[in-house]
Amino acid sequence: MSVRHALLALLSEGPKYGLQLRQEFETRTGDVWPLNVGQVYTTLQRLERDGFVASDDGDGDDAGPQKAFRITPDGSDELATWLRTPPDMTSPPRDELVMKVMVAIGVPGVDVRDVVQVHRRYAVELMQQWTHLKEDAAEGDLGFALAVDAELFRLDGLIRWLDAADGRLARHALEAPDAAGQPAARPRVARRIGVRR
Amino acid sequence: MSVRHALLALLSEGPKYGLQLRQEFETRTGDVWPLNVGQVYTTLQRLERDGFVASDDGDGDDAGPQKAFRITPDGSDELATWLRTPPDMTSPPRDELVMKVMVAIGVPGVDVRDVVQVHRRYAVELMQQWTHLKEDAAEGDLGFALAVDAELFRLDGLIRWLDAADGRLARHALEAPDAAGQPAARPRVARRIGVRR
DNA sequence: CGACACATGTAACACGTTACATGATTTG
DNA sequence: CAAATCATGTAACGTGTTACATGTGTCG
Repeated sequence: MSVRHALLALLSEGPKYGLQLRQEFETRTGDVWPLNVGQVYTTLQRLERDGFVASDDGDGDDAGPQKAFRITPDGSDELATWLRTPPDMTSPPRDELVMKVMVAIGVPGVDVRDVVQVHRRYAVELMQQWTHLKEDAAEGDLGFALAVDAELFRLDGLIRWLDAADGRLARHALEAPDAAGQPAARPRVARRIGVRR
Repeated sequence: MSVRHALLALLSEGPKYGLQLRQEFETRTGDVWPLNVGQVYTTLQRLERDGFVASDDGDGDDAGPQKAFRITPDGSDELATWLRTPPDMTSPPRDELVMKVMVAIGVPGVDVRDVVQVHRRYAVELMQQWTHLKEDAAEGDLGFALAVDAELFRLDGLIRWLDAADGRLARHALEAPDAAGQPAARPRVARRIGVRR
């Protein structure tokens, strides 16, 4: 649901064609998020099918081989709604790293805290690299700056979580030296977050 | 690539059948990440096709309608590798919220900083709700504690990014009061991170 | 028996990725 | 002209979601 609306946003500035959309998307995001072309075309097809964009149907006896798309009023509405609607977070995203640590807890022959440390080192290394890239970068590139900031904050949060998890695991190992620590069969009630929208 | 390996991890503790895997996955993650059953079966099929699990082919004249799966040596290797291999982060994940702010910058009739504030309020509200849930929760539930921690750190990072982005946007508006702020056609070189693996 | 939960699947779709095929235009 | 680049697609696959179909076992 992400690229779809990003394309709508780019089209809201005026008609564009396929490759141009890919190119502008990557420029906007500081060339940090590559976007494959195939997806652009299939997404445009679905957007057209849903009435959010319309195409010039190219080759109108003039102009090049480019097929321009423009946003429709329905598309503008959809875009405006998307921009001010927070993503659904009734249940948090399944982060791969978090999941890895959680399921590793039960795997025989694996020390979970080792797993935590391996990933912590990796995250620290990544943060350093992004920081260097950021320092070397041009000043005025807003998209790049925002993208790198996002990654740095994300990695920082990840590292903090890994540290907190390590602490919990240490305490947990003390409280239940073996015992496999079953939490006494809590009633299985799905935990959800509800937010006024 | 997430659920696939999580199922392998659960199977490494012993043979299990479909619904049981779903149930244990949700228990392990504190009932915070629902997992739909259909995916369990299709994923198990692919795992079997790839030689990572083998099935008892159920209905062996005894036992119930349950079809037990067990992990193979290949599956154990795959699992061990996955647990100590950090996810590929050569290009950071396309976060929906980050993307929303970036593309909103060019959309006519939309104040980007409004968009930022809308999402900031939402994130704060979510943090409060998760914090309450955490306080009310049982002590010994490690999976739930880890999952909630992860979400809290993630939201915290998101909020910090939104604040940083708001600052950047404010400064940017001053430097280029209008001007559409093109950063002077930087050479398009894809920015990548390379990490020793 | 009939209703309900348990258990296993399948179908259809959205989205994302990689790879390939096909023209048109530019350029050496 | 030949090769490279631009531009538009399509095919196959993985992953995830929702919804439906089909048995089986238990319990009132």
